[in-house]
Amino acid sequence: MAIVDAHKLDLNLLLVFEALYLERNVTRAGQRVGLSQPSMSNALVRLRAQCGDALFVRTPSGMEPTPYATALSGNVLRALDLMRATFEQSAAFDPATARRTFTLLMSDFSQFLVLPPLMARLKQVAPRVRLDVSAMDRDQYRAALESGEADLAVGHLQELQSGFYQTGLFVDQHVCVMGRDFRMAGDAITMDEYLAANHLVVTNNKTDLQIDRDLARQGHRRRVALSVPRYLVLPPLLAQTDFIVTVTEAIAQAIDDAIGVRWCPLPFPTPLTRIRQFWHARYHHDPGNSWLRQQIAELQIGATLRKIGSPCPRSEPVS
DNA sequence: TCCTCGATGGCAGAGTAATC
DNA sequence: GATTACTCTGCCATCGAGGA
Repeated sequence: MAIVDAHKLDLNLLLVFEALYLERNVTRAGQRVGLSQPSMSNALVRLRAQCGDALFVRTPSGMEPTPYATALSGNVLRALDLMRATFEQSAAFDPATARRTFTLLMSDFSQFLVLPPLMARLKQVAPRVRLDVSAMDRDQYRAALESGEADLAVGHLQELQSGFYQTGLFVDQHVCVMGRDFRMAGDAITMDEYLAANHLVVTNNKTDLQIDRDLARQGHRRRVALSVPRYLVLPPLLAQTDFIVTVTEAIAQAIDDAIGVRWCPLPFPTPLTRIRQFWHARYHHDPGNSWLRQQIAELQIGATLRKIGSPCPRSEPVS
């Protein structure tokens, strides 16, 4: 048995192998791949020479595979199926039948807002499509999108503002959410009350860092009592403390819905949070990626959020 | 003996590398 | 870029083995 040289292997011969394995007849196998019987026979000769094995031998019941051909058959047939699926996938994307897995990069804030309506939509229109949401650090997003490790990134990702295609999804503004034990004089928090409060900070939210810088420029400094990496822990903490936390309105509304809290505008202006989806140029014309982007763009996310643009926002390459 | 079906020889066309 | 020689592949016609 010869060792098959992959560089010299004619991949068309794998189709010949597959047809012979399935038909057990040279003439019918030829019809299956569009060759005449002599051409099929000739192809079998070449295949035998490359494999160093007869592969199929004539018997009263047809062309039976040798033990070596039987051993090869599983991997060869799987490889051909994989190739067909690969090229069918790149040629078109049918959400109703697609089995593709998309990898998304999202903060837990974006997951909180986007995943519930997105999964409800996928369940209806693309039941076999799977999403993997990566937990990698934000400073790794750029490399993951460039390498193809991830399909899309969603969020307020200023580090991806250049070099990627993007569409805006919605904008949100920051508000102040008060813990149940927090006391203030009026309905809206004053600057003095804000600075005197015990602050709860989500370190994953880079806007918090911006707020600290803005306050410092005005000669102020807030008192951070606790910093946490994720939003998940906010509701139980706010339910039992007098902490206040600065988050977007959508998060405030969600916390209010969960445990019932007060929230109000900040006593100073902050920039709007613009949630966008980002993708690399390599996926710009990919039918599957394009379809997923459209699904996300069409989502109705949160009652308090302002949608950006039309249901199908125009993508913008940014250099 | 006949029929079926894989194998083989000869030929043509297409593709590729080498040469000018 | 054009020409030439070589290689590869497929087709037609035919052969030959094996089964009924």
